[in-house]
Amino acid sequence: MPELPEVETTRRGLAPLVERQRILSAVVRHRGLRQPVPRGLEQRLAGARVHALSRRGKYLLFSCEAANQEQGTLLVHLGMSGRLWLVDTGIPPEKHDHFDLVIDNGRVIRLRDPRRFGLVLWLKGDPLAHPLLNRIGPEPLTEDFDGAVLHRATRSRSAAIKLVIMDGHVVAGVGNIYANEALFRAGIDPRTPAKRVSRARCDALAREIRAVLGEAINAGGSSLRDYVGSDGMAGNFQNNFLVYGRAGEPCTRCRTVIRELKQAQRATCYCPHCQRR
DNA sequence: CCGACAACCTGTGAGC
DNA sequence: TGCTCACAGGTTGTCG
Repeated sequence: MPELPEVETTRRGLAPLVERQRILSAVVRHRGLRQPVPRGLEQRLAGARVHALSRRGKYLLFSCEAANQEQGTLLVHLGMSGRLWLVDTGIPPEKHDHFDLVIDNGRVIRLRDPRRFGLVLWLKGDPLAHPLLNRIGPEPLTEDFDGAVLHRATRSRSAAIKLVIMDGHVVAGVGNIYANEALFRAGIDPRTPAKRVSRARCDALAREIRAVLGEAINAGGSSLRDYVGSDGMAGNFQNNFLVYGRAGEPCTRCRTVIRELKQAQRATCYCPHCQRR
């Protein structure tokens, strides 16, 4: 479900509801996520106060002070099918509702994740030092990321540029949809060996990655299948996709038929006329 | 260090 | 209608 814009939309929706709130309790119904939900997490969270809700790549970080004054972070990742949203207390959990945070303004933050590729962990101390976070690449929407950074990071990479921009160690949070979209907008063939993408084209690609992610956030994310944001409202950026899911349709720019191929078992959609090596 | 590939898991839709 | 198969927004680990 979620790439960076959907995670950021979730963060923006939940932050005003959870920041400075006390957690009354936490409920774990299924510990079998990408990593097991740690034993004792419920005790850690009961009575904790949430200072802030932030994001690193596609990870959500609830900075907490536990009831015993210990500083820690509730780390949540939504995987492929996860969704985190607010429900009223009393709404019964459904089949794939694996985790609840009961907050003291009378509502519940609920994680639903059918495929269970998501993650719920408790990190002590500095969360950014944790192995899951300390090697993530620059945030694409901050000044840490630009064409120069992308150019430098790709010089040793012979793999296809699409795979390299989807590598979270190169740049954080670019998933399959927005990789396809950014490459189309930058006019780059997704199969181009990354090291052969010129500096000028790295500038264009970095610019388009930032632009498409920003536009998607402004649209409230993309709603595929049943995805809706934390407020229950669907985002609508999926209506703005130019190549993703459009194989067989004419290119919006040149009317050439959009093609689809597989890269690393993931669908790549591109315009053979507008996108060149 | 790099790249290719499998693995984790469930739901859905297409095709027969 | 019901079955089987391919595929879906992500990330990590292993192996060569």
